[in-house]
Amino acid sequence: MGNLSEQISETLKTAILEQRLIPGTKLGERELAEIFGVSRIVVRQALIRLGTDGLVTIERNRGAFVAKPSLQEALEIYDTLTLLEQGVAMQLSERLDAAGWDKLKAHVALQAEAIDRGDHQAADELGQGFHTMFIALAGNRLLQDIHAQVVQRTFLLRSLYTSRFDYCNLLNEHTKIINLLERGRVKQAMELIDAHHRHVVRGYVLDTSEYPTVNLKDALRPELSGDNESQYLAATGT
Amino acid sequence: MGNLSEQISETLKTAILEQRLIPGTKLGERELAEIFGVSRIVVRQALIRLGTDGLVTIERNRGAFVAKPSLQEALEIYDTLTLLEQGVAMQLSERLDAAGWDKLKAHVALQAEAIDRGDHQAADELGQGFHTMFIALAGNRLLQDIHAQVVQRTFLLRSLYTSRFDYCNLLNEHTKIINLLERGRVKQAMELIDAHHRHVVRGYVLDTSEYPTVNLKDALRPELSGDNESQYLAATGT
DNA sequence: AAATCTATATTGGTATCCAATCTTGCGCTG
DNA sequence: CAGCGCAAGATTGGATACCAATATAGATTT
Repeated sequence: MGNLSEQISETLKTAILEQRLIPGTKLGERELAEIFGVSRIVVRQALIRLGTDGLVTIERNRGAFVAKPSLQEALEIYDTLTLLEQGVAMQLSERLDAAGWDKLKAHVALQAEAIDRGDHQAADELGQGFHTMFIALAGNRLLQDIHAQVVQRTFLLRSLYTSRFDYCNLLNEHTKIINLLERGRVKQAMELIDAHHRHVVRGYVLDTSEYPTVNLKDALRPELSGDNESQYLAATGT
Repeated sequence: MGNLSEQISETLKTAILEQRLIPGTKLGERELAEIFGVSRIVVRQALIRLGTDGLVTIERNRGAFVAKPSLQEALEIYDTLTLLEQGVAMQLSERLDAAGWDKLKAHVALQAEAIDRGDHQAADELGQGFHTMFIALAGNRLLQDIHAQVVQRTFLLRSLYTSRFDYCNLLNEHTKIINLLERGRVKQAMELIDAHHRHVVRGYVLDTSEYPTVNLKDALRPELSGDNESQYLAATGT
């Protein structure tokens, strides 16, 4: 049985990324401890982990809350994402072999299929996956981890701003980027990457409506039936 | 009295960055708890914080150790640093105003003075500071934080590989980068940034000698006001 | 000398307690 | 009736003591 506090931080992270826990939600130690059937200290350690990841903000003597990036921070997130992917684009245009390009093309093809099937969710995930794969091809683990962290924060924005994507358009841009890079037209590709992210940002419309305070136990139910069921049952028994 | 575990993680971080705690050093919970005069739990929380920062590696049931990056990881660190600074270089060449360029030039001048004085340490710190200021001028807090984290890891490398810098040369390169960017010669500047970091890496010579296991209390003595642990609280918090 | 077994130390975690601080709600005052 | 202040309750931050699991090291055996 591995690191309990890490397991719990992962569980919470998944819940946040899947938007079952929305920004601003209070993450009370005692409440989470009861829900997971562990001691408060393990929960606190998990929250500290999420805090350094930027998914949770911890206020002294007030507790932990799901992070709620400002519009300024949202722009910074996409600006950083652009910078990272532009940099990788430069590297790939010089170094990537045919197999690499094929891998990217195959991924785009998969997403195209999903769109044809009308599978909205799969198309979304594959769209995200494209960027991940793109970075991974650079072969720099540290860079990959950093990129993943920044991507995680974009999920916080999805709850704050209602997204209205045009998947076909985004997919088209992915294809264009590949083609431009493969032919060595780096500058155009980088501009397209920039435009691509701006496109995503424009897809976000500020949602002014107040979010209801979600019930933690309900939000975390999917996780608990999976790997923490004994603790969960014990918690409900009280 | 602020977050005790954060205070301690900062203290440890400083000690690591100043190479009083060298890579591979075991950071025993009980020992640190006694040294700082706190409970084991706060120490563990501090170690978790450093773990997510990459300055400490935690092995299950074995404990925490000052991180010891492999040569591969060392290359990745500098590769990432290059990518970040190249990206910022592109942004600055388009957006930075005269005041910004002046600020950079003034900083380089300061470093030149330090070199003239023969103040090795100040020159070193100012050299690092140049890169930090460079990133800060992009005005992206997230990017700045990410850069800072990567820079921190380079300090681990300094203990592992003996450095043999040529400060004048590095300083010269800083000046050149500024001039190139100000005149809009982005591509040349980016190549110079790449070369600059490779220059630093070449300055590192693998040091095969074994490091002695340092005594934790001795390594942390500068942070503590006296022999007794209880004085840590008096010295730091009010 | 090599391998195995045992003893001890360390980590991961729980339960309980306490101080400090934040929140809430009540009552008092103008 | 509105606004203020203060006390009660809740929550966090931390300490202490204790236990289980695991790793290290030392002792024993072959």
